Amino acid sequence: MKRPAQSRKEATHERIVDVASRAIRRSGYQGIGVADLMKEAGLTHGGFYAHFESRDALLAEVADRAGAESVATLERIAAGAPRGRGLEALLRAYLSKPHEKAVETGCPVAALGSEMPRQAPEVRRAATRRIKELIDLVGRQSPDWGEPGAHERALVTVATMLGALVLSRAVDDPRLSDSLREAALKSLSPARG
Amino acid sequence: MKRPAQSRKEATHERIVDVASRAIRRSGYQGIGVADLMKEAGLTHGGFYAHFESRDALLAEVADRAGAESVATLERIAAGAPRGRGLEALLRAYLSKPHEKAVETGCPVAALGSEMPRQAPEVRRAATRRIKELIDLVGRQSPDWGEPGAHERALVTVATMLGALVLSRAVDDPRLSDSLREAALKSLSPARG
DNA sequence: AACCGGATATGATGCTCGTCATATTTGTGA
DNA sequence: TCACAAATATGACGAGCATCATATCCGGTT
Repeated sequence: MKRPAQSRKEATHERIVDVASRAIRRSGYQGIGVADLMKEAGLTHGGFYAHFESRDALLAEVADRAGAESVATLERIAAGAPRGRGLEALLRAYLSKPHEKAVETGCPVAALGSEMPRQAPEVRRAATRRIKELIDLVGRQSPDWGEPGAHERALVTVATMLGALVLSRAVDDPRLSDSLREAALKSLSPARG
Repeated sequence: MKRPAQSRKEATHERIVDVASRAIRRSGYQGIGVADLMKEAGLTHGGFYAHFESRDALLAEVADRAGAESVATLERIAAGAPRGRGLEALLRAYLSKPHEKAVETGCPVAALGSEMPRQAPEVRRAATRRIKELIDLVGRQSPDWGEPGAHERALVTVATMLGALVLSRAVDDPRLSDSLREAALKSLSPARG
């Protein structure tokens, strides 16, 4: 049997990606090195290249993994809400103070968005795919999904969510952070677009 | 006279900050080193600490300078528009394709926003001040500025502008980039909020 | 119980980083 | 024209970086 060997290596591989997906949201794409990443995974730096072709290859996996997890979390939140209130629940979670604080487990676009244009093509490709999934998820929460204008509205909703979260984390004035999140939440909530 | 000496050093100081404010928007806060920065300014790396106490001190000056210039540019654009159409002109510029492409001379919050939470307190302080000026500038373009709700609307407008620009730069699909900018522009334009 | 091969560790390479002490150049007033 | 002081350059420090060649370990098969 080859399985046990493969699954052991696979498990370590997963663990590295998992640890990295948090560490990189916390410290930025360039903010943590291979050695520290491996140490956080309980390994030493040398074995890294048995798992990844390069550092960029890891970053691409991280972008994909973090994006997928973020979309899945929001999907679960929307699906768990009463009928017709999926968007409201999603927004309430995305624009919450806990999400503002939880950079390393939260939306990777908010944590890394302005670093994306500088990343390797493989990283941007993975991130773009997940961003499209997010736009789709938001769009599907509206009853008129598919009708003209609904896609545009989803784009704007995602832009506002993201912008408010990025700003609320950027500024060093907690009062302003709260105002930004709350204003965006109120403005986007389905009472009136 | 001490003036000529002082003004020579001051001029070099300014040149370093100026070069850095572009280079850092292009490469990120951690994406360029002191030596390369000095080389771009036509100097060698050693003299850096005659001008700045530390690298972070430069970053704080950069955040302040870039933010001030960006606000001033938008202010000029709004002031140059026909009466009552300042916001429209401002948005059209901010959400234009040229601005999407011009990372290193454009809005520093869009270029560096998600890196802000990790910066030194002095950097965040400078950035926050400029962000507040931007919110104020946007708010002042509305006739009901000062009335209840106007400030909240300005917050949401800035969040949407920023989010749309960050996203349009992040994704590697030019079609999606265009859609994001155009959808945000349409949604924010004063025909209907 | 001994061994084999996949998984991880050790250690080293050449490079770049921020910082600083010291030398050299440069512009300016006498 | 000379000399002084301010401005900039040289060169070095220790640390950290990505990457890789080699050595060691350990689980599973015979």
